[in-house]
Order: sequence, then C-alpha cells, then structure tokens
Amino acid sequence: MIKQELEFREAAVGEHSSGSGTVAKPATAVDATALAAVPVAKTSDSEGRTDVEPREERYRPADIEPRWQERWAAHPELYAAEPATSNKPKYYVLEMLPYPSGALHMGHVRNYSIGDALARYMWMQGHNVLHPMGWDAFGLPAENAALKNNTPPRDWTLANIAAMRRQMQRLGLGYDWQTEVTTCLPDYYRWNQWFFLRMYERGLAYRKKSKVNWCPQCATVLANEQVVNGCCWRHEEQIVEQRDLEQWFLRTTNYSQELLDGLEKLDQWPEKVKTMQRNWIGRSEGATVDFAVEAHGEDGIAEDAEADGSERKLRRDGKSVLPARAGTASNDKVSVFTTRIDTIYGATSLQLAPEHALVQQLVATDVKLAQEVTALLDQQKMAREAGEIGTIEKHGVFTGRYAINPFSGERLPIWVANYILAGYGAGAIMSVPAHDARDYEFAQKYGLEVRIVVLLRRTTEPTGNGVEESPMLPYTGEDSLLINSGEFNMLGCQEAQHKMASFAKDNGFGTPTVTYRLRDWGVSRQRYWGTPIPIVYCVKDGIVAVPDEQLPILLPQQVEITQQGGSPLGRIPSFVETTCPKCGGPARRETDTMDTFVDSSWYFYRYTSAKEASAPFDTSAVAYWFPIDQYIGGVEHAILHLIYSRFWTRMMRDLGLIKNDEPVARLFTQGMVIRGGSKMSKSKGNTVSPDDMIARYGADATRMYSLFATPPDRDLDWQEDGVAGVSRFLGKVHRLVMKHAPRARSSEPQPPTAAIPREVSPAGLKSLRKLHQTVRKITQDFQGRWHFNTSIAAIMELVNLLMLGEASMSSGEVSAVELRHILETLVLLLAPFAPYLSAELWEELGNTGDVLRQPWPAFDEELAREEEVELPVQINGKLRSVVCVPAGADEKTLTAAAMADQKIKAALDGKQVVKVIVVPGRAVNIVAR
RNA sequence: GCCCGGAUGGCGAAAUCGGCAGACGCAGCGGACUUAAAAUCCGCAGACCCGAAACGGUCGUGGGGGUUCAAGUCCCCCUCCGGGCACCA
Repeated sequence: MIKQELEFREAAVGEHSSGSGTVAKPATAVDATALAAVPVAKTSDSEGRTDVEPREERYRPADIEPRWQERWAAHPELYAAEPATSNKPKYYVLEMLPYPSGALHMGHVRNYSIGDALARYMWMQGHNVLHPMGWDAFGLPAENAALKNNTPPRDWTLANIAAMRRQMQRLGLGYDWQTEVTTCLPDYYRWNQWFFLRMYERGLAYRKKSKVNWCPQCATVLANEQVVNGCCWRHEEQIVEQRDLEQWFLRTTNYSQELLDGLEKLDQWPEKVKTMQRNWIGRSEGATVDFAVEAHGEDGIAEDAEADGSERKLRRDGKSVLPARAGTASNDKVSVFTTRIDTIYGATSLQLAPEHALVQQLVATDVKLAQEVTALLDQQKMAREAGEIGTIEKHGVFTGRYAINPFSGERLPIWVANYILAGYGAGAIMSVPAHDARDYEFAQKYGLEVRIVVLLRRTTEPTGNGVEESPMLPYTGEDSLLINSGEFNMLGCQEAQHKMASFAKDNGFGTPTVTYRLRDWGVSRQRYWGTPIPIVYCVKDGIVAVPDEQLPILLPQQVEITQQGGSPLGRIPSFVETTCPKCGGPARRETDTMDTFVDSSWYFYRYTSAKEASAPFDTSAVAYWFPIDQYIGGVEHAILHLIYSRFWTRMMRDLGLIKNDEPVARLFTQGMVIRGGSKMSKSKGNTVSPDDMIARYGADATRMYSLFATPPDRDLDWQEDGVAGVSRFLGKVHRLVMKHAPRARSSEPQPPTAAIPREVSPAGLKSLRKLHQTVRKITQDFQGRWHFNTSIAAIMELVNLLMLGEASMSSGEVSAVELRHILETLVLLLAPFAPYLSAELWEELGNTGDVLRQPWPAFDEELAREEEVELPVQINGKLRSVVCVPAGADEKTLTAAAMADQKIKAALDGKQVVKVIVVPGRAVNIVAR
C-alpha cells in the first residue's frame, strides 16, 4: 500500500512539473480501467491510526482532497477534450482568463466554480467538452513588481502562473491543461505580430499622430475604452491627460456597423451587455449640411467683424443680428452634422468647436478673438481632465462672421463654443434653441433668438382662474408637425427629415450621414512587458513591416525597468538597432508594445490547437469548436475585451481563417463578490483568501458556497458562516453514504439505463420520489436559469429527508438495490458542485471509473409524481384551509373535497356561495357573500 | 438627464405560469447525547392581537393607486440603492 502510494506520488510530480510551454501528450479517450487501477491511498489521521472503520470516519476534506488532486494530476486526459472526430456533441465552455497577479481572489473562485459545474454537467450529459484555462500574462503589474522587487517581469509572471495553477488544481477545477495558453510566451505573442502584419498589409493597422489618452501613472497611452470618467481604468483617481503622439491604430471603425448589427443576432447575450456595446458604438443617423460663409465685408454689416469687441457685443443682441437677407457667399463653408435637419429653419446660429479649421483661420488675423478662443479651449481641456466635459458651463464667442442657411437663405452668426467637440460629427453644429436643450441653454445665456419651427406640445396647467397653456421649451420631440419652415410646413418631423435630406442632396449642399462614437483602437503602449510591434523605421524606406520569416520579434529579457518616461525597449540598443528588411541599411525598431487587450482578443481560438506551430491555430479545430457555447466572466469587460474580441473575430474571418462572425454564442456575466457592502478589494481590506477557506472548509465547501449563497448573476455577499454551513452539509452526505455504503455495495451494480428500480418497497417510496423530483429539479436548473442556489437547496432537502428515513435503510426495509440507487444518484447529483467528495463516495459505493464519466441520472416522471397533494382552499381570496386530495383530481372532486372540509363548512356558515373557482393542482377559491 | 438591474424575516435567499409568502441555509432559541464542552441529532422560529391552548384572528414582499375570485408576481405613479451612458449635435 505505502509503496504504491509512493509510486503514485512520483508519477504525479513528474506530470506536474511539465511547465506551460512543454508539449504534453495528445488527448486520448479516458481509459476507465487504467484510472481505476490507480490506488487512492489513504493517509493516516492525526492520531496515527491507519484508517479505522470507514463508517465511523468524519468528513475531513483535508484528507480526501489532496489524494484526488494527485490522481487527477496523474491523469490529465480525464479533463481533456476529444479530437474533432469525436461522435459526441461538442461543448466549449470558457471562463475569462485571469491576469496572473499571483493569487486567486474570490471573484475568480466564483467564476470558475460556475464554469466547472457546467463543464462537469456537460461531461456527464455525454458531450465532448473543451474546458481550457490560460494566462493573460502581459501587462503593467509585472513591470511594477520588477521595480519593487528587482525581479525580471518574466520570472515574476511565470512564478505567479505556477502559483495560481496550483491554486486552481487545489480547487479541483477540471481544466484541460494540455491546451494551456500563456500570452507572454513567444509561441503565443508571435501570432499577435503575425496578425498585426496582416492588418498592416490591408490598411487595418496604421500609424498616425493624434491626441491620445495618457495615464501618467501607467506612463503609457490608453485606448478610449480604457478611460473611465476621464480617469485611468487601472488608476481610478488618475486623471487621463491628452497628448499629441504618433501611435499605431487598428481600424475597428471599419466594422462599426457590423459590430452593431451583429448584436441583434446575439440572442443569448445579456441585454445589458448589448446595450452597453450599442451605446459605445454610438451610431447616429442624420445629415451633413453645408453652410456657405458670407463673403467678408458684405452688406455693411459683416465688416463689423473687424470692429472691436464692444461693437460686436451690440450685435450679440439676438434678433438684431439677423437681417432678412444675406449677402453673397464666399468660397468658405461650414459643414455641420445634425440628426434634426427638420429643424433647420429654426437655426439661429452656427456653433463651431474651438479647434475648427475656420476658427483657426479667423484667429490668425484677430488677436482678440484668438484670446477668447484660447480661453474656450482651456475650459474644455480643464473640464475634460476633471472628467466634467459632460457638464461644462457653456461659453461662447461671436466670430463676427455669418453663414447662409441654404434652406432659408437667412444669415446666421457664426459662434465658437466650448461645448462643441472637434472630434465628433463635423466639429460644428447648427444651433436650434427651440428644439434642443443645449442650444436653448446657450441661447438663453447669450440672448440669441429662439424660433419655434415644430408645433409645440402643450401642457395645460389649471391656474386660479381657469386653464393656462404653458409652452414647453425646448421641445425636442419628433412626433409633431413643422411650422415656419417654408415649403416643408405641416410635414411630420420624421417625414421632413427624409425630404429635407433629399432636398439638400439634390441641391448639392448636404448629404445623409451616419456617425459613430466608436473610434479606432490605439494599440501602442510605451511599455516593456508586451508584444513588440513588428515594424522597423528605415531612414531610406520609412515604415517597413518585418517579414513573417523574422517572427517572432523576441522581447529582450535583459531590460532595466525604470520609472523614467519613454518605452523601455528604446533604451536597449541591441533591440532597437537593426537593419532594414528592404534595403539592408541601418534601421530602428518600433519600441512600443501592443495593448494587452490584443492578447485576449483571440486567445480562445488558440486553445483549440495550442501546440500549433505553423499558424495561430488549426483552422479545422476552430471550425469544429466555434463559436464558444458558453462564455462566463465579469460584466466589467462588456465594452473592452468583448468588443475587441468581436472585432478581431471579424478581422480573422476577412483574412479567410475562420468562418464564424461571432466568437461567443452565449455569454453569462456573473455578479461581483462583495463583503460588508463593497466589492472585495485589497485597497478596502475586505478580501477573503481562497487558500484560507480551502484550508478551513475544503475546496468542495468553498466552491459550493459560492454557488449556494445567491444566484450566479447577482452580487454575492461573502459570509464565512455560510461556508461552514455548506461544509456541515457535505459532512452529512459523507456520513450518510459511508454508513450505508456497505449494504448498498452488497447489491449488484446496475447498468445506468436500468438503474431505476422496478419494484419499489413501501419504505423506499418516499425517498425515491423525492430523489427523482430532485433529479428533475437540478436537470431543469442546468438547462434553464442556472439558479444553482436552489439546486443545492434541493439536494439539501433530499438529504434531510433521507436522514429521517435512515432507520428503514439500516433495517433492510429499503432494499439494497434501492439503497444503492438512492446513494449513487445522490452522489451523481453532487458531482458538478463537489467534485472531490463525489469522486470519493462514488468509489466508496463500490464503483470504478471516475464519477465524471457516469451518465447524468435520468428521472422517472412516474416515480417523481406525488400521489396526494395539499390544496389550499380560499374563501374570497383568503386562505381558510388546506385539504389533501389525490394528484390530478378533476374540478368536481376538488370542489367536493373543499366543501366537505370542516373549517370551510364553519367559515361558510350563514353565507351564500356565489361561485367556486378551481385551479387544478393550485387552489380552490370560494366566492361567498 | 437617459438606459438597464434591484428592494421580500435579524442575515443570504425561495416562490420558472397571477394560486399556501418566507423553501434551503446562516445567526438565534429549546431539547437529546455528554461529568462537561465540542461535534452530532431532534425541534421552534415574519410581526402583532386574543387567549389556558390553537390546526383562532389581523397585518405583512420599498410607498401610493389600479386590474382580478386571487397580486411579491400584471398595469400606472413615486421613493431609495446598484450599474452603464452622458453637452455625441
């Protein structure tokens, strides 16, 4: 026994030490007999006894769980997917890969407990399951740790991965470690580079100088998606600065419309996530309209543009600046984007962003205006950096110039305003105070005319002497008719929008336009620990792509991480200095690295063929496994990772690599783990260590509590007493099964299909009925709402009932066949939630082969059906009695039973029955007067 | 401001269809076992009223109205909490 145990341990250690980069054996079907042949050695307990009578033994997870870990580690094929040739239906279940911070937190435990329960259920349902795990291993924390501890980022990261892999194995999570993906290793990130080159060839990756988000703490650029309320997504207090930098971008906007349309087909995604993505893409349908700028000095009025500020001030008095006729047009024009072209006759000014080209042109010759515009720009900048760009106090300044409304021919004063964003639409708007809340506010402040061109909805307010109509301004509804709009009068707003857009187009001063909020993805990062961008800058040839055969561009391992700015790679001459692939002359490498969201945009494709050396993945394996059947993770990635992944999938499809449009068929976003009212976090000091929980209560109880406490989509308030409760429950199961296992074993094992006993003893009937009801309930939970809290509650009810009937189990009134059926089914029901205990008890019941390879128990509707049900009887809707009636009784019988009840008779005394409502199986309600 | 969630005992929650509100668990209380404790097992447990008792009554699912024989569940209005978006023209 001891010798065997030692051999077993050695085997386990040998398998264990295979690092993530090592090529493991290919997956084979599980050999159940080989598995069974591996002895599970029992360690002696603390008092030195060597395994006394099992039935006396208490539930000690610390004794059970390590033995099974070793066995599972020695048999990685148990959790391995079968190849695409499998005749089982495929099921790809995936949890979001973690950043290897060094330790799992409870959020991870919860996420993985959900995924693992599902994977195990699907295995037992006879599916070919792919359930992989990997590491999002590039990123800034490794550099910070390097600074702090003087450890190379690679060493730190790989050590963390090893530690976390150990924790996952300790939790008993059933991952296929043979497909493990580690994004910081060259065999992975070389394909980031490869994809980058493919995108560069197609113009999907490009370099441009622009205003970018800069986080001083990260010392790098951030994508728009990584800025939350003007602050860094990693550093919530850190205001993001705007810097002008030359950066690499991926053309996500090429797919704006497709990313939006695709959401319609994702009917198994949470509505919330789809809404967030819709908002982020921010499609807006409208029109661009060109306003000619009135020629300079025309009509004796516009020459005032050259006049001093006091002159102009006079002109700011609303109507007085709007003469009936405009002068002649110059060659300049201002284009505006509007979603309400139907209100164009109500436009009383144009508002331009301070950065607008025309404004820049005007300030060149107008010192006073230049100062005012600079002030507006400063306000914008300050507001943006304070995260208050959304609530900036509106300021504006009249430029002294006028534009001509192409519909009405009217002159409109051109203003510059701080609330107009240069980066959206045309960077200029037509201001319609009567029908836009912002324009209204601005017009009120500066006394601009408010002209109503849409029939107002009126609210009627009763006043002291009758009814008074109060106009609602601004009126922004689109459900009314146009007025004061020339030939478009009396059209509905929506109809007018189409007609007026066509009119503008036909006359050459406008065009229907769709704008998006989505921006191209800035992927350059001025950091070391990421994928080098495979580009070289040559004095002669300029930007040159690194040829495929030179990939991977390896990240140098010897690097000094400092806090000084700039890309660390730029300080390594051996990396920077290279030769141009085109001319062979001296050239410099790109020293920025890629955003780590590149890594996670396609990692789940790599799992299908993680050892593929000649391509990012085996396309036939991807064709088999995709789309992912179930993806599980936190909602915080709704518009980061999940939108990038959808983009990347489409990009790969257009490269001809894959056929699917979407990576994920079904998405589940689990709730946060909170404690004491706020999210568990180190900074708040309210974390609970999974290791502590496992040490105290075992992995089974820790996992099961995370499923039992609340449904998986809600926030979970971690209460340690609850874990103790689940642990007590597992102890009950353990004791119950151990106690009765010897007699259960005395019956022959039944083949699964014939497992339901034909003959049911009177003593066993109650237990069997509850058993089959429980199977039904849990099966429904897995297929439906995933309310595992009620699944586990149902198992608890079952166990409570079985314990009440223990005497009949011991006495033999319940037959050995029945007993075996009951206990085995109980263990099978527990298998998705408590893998260790169920594996242990499965063997204890005299079975070989892993519990995971057993078919999920079937339920017998006949057996599950109650013979008698308790039926509430109400009088006038109030509960008055409960009667016991045969299940499935008809209305007549139910009415008779209700009327015959003593309490009902008494309550009806002296009353007249008006009618009786019978809902079979639900209730009887007697309406009486 | 707009869009999503949510609000049920001391606590986490349950009640897939409108049909016994509070399953299951935690904490609590009582009992059994024990010299004792722990562990375990059995039982009690929404609030209030009446009473010796209770398989007696009333109230009760954030608040107010409504629909219905019947509402935690459906409809209208409101409050609070959480999340997302936000001068995006």
